[in-house]
Amino acid sequence: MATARRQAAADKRRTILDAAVRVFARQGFHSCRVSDIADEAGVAYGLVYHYFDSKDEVLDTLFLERWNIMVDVIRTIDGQDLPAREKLYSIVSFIVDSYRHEPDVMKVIIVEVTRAANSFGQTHLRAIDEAYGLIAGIVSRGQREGSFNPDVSPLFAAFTFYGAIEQVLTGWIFDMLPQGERDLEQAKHFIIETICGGLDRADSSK
Amino acid sequence: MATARRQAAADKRRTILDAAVRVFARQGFHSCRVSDIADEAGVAYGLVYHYFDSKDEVLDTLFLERWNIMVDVIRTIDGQDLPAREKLYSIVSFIVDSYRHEPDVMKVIIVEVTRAANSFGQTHLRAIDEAYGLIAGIVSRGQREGSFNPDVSPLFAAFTFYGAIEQVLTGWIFDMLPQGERDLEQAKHFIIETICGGLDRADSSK
DNA sequence: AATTGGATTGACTGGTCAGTCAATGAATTG
DNA sequence: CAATTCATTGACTGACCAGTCAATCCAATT
Repeated sequence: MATARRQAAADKRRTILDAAVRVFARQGFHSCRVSDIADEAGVAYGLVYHYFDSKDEVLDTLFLERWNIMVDVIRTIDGQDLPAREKLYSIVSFIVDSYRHEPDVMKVIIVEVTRAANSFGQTHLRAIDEAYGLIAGIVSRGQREGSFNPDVSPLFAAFTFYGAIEQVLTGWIFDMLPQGERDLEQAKHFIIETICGGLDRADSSK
Repeated sequence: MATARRQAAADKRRTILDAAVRVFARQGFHSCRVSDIADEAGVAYGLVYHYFDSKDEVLDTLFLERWNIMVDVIRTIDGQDLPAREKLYSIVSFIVDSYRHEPDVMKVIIVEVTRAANSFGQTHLRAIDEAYGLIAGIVSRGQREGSFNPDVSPLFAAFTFYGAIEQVLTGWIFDMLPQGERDLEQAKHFIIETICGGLDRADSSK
């Protein structure tokens, strides 16, 4: 079999995807040309169309690749025998670490897909909804176990929780929030402390 | 003076802006043509350019018009003598009601500007940041008064809070969350209960 | 009723870019 | 060492659309 060639081909595809991440992160999906991706990848224009049917498909691929990883992680966390609060912490932690290690990928996913629910989000609404469903499930189970407030709708809580995370990432992406090593680590706790512990600290509590 | 004419002119400008809201909400800013706006407004193509320098300026105008109102409202709420938690409730309430009364406007602002921090958001980062600053101030004061947990960074809390709101609106905009009258009203409480009260309801608390 | 100046019209232009395609290159096979 | 297959190239095209502009309209003014 043409193993060596197959390998080389797979590498090129990867090269193009990686270049696309950088270009999308730098210029945004809409205001970059396909030729920018090709140039960044050091590859001829036409080759992008050899591996992908369209510019959109490049972004779709990048998104799904990543989103599926995240959904799997959430599923795994959900399967563990942990208090609901710790499950949520693990999720925040995973997402923040993803940003730490690959900020460009996260930027593209959030800015160009997740938050662009108009264009691409629409296509991926089902995938996005899946993640919300899983988180809602965690909240719901936390309520049944008695560790979470049963008066809050689990689905709304899931939106609140994920929205909080996404907004903090957005704050980092656009340099509105400090993002030193320490800030990233603390942010995990701030988010969980806010969502789970709550901001209130009036007399009655601990 | 040419009062009647001035008035007519102002009306036309308004007509165009209102039409633009509908078109942007329906098709999205990027995938609509200027002619779509003109058609929707029942006006000739060129007239759009009589009142606005560019397609971008139409969106900028819509955004600023609305965002400034919101910032003013937040400022007013902040000026009142209320517990921090109630200030936050008033803010959620105002935003949810804005969505209730003018969903298209909110959709455009959130989807096309606020969450599109790449393109338009960039232009309006300062305006957006202002709102975060005000909310952070409310949290900060709540901490100094002892009603809020002092261990959470006010700015991060502001992002968490606003992110939660925006995500819930996004959920409504894309039909991922139920949006009956009752749901809108409850959502205000869910958000505040989550952010201020916290999800935790383990033994120790009330 | 002539004049003025802003409102209004819509055909047209110029630039941009996604996607096509025919040609070329290079590894594999028989 | 053909023949085959698929990777790779980049010039080209066709569609699209923001923004321009010369012409027309019309209320107000003189």
